[in-house]
Amino acid sequence: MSGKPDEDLIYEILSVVGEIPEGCVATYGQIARLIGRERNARLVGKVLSMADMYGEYPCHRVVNHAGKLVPGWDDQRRLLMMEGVPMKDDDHVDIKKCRWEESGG
DNA sequence: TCCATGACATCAA
DNA sequence: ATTGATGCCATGG
Repeated sequence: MSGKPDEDLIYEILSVVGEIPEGCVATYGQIARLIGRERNARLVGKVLSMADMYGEYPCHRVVNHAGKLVPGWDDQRRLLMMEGVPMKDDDHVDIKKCRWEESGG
C-alpha cells in the first residue's frame, strides 16, 4: 500500500474526482477537504495537472472557489457545456447551481 | 535549511 | 472585476 507519499495523495484525489457526478463541479478546497487535506487545495490542482497520465478522470469538473475554469484550457468549457453545466461566463461556471453536494444535504 | 513555484482560499481596498 | 497581501503546504533546486 504505502508507496511514495505523493502516490497516496494522487490516489485519493483522483478517487474523489472520479466520484464527481455528471453535470456537477467541485472546487479544489472541496476535494482537498474530502481527502482530509483541506490545506492542500493547491496539491489537488498540481495532481490534476498530471492526472491525465494516471488515467482518464473528469478533471474538467474541477474549478476554483469562484467557479473559474482552468487557465489555458479551452476544452474544459466545451466539456462542461455538453454535460449541462450552467455557465456564467466563457470562463466561469454557475457554481452556485452546479456545485457537487457530496454531503447530500 | 532557505528560496521559489503553484489548475488555491480568503480578506481588504 | 482587478490588484495586493497573507495563509497554507508539497515539490524541486
